[in-house]
Amino acid sequence: MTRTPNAAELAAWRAFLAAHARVTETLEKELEEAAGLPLGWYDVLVQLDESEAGRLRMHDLARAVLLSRAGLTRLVDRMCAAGLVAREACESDRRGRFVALTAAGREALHRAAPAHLAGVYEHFSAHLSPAQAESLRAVLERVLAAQPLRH
Amino acid sequence: MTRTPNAAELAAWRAFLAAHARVTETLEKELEEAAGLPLGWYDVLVQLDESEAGRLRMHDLARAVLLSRAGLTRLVDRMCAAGLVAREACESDRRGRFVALTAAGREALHRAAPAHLAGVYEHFSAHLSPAQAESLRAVLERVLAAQPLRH
DNA sequence: ATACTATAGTTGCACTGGCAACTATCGGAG
DNA sequence: CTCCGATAGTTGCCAGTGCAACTATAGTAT
Repeated sequence: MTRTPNAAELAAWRAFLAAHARVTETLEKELEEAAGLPLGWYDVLVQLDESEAGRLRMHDLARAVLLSRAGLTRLVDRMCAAGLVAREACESDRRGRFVALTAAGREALHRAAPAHLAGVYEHFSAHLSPAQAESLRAVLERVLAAQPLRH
Repeated sequence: MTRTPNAAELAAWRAFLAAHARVTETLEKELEEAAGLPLGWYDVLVQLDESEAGRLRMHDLARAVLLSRAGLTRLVDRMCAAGLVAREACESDRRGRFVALTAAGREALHRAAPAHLAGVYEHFSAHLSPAQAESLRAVLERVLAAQPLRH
């Protein structure tokens, strides 16, 4: 028989949900206002910028940005149209496509990043002591690692 | 000049985003499968069940479930159609409407709750020591309290 | 080589959610 | 009492997302 959360655990869970909703909402609006960039676009730019060659396969990118592959296809469509990324053929596997950062994409990221990171600090990190940040990371990575794999 | 997150703080933030996405995704699917109930519906049922009279004004309910009032109108439409809640007139303020739990709604909640709470335990609480749960709650409530008020 | 199964990515469709505009009502100022 | 700004809720419209179905290609067994 599995346990259910006790009062303290349930309160933590609810705070987790509420904090996530509010903080992402705030950051989304700030980023939109400061750089005209939705949070999902920023996330894609970051993932590409951090990758080896500045490009990733759709499948890997979808995993990284927590979006279904269908959703990512549309997101990349929009970002291609905006000139921030470009699709490239994959020679070694002709089913695949790369999504690559363009110069404009890299520039948009570098323009948006300082304000966004300042927002992450102000609305999130500022409320954590160094020990709490480390504890939070450890706990949440444990939670994450325990999730059932998708597909 | 505002700070930006250091490496540990950024890792905590990313773990926060990823853990939220994965855990809610898992719980959503489990609840849907076990009770045919989207997470948003469950949340509405819980809020109403915990309220004084088993009913709330749209405005208050919208705040509680982290949804815009427009979004809530549609959600309540669907739940009314399903018979889980009913709209009631508000005598003291004729602009307002109450949303009230029906018998079917209360029953759906009580049928869904055990499995859902077990899921919250399994996918979230189980990975927290009592001290960590308490620390997490405190930190996240502090983060939450610091958010700019909406409207 | 052939066939069979698995995987990468895209598309049709339906659903959900937000914004802005709208109606109805409230509450205070003159 | 009347007007006027504020508030509650709904609706039109549109953007974003997932699921399932589809096409194309890869990998594997015979």
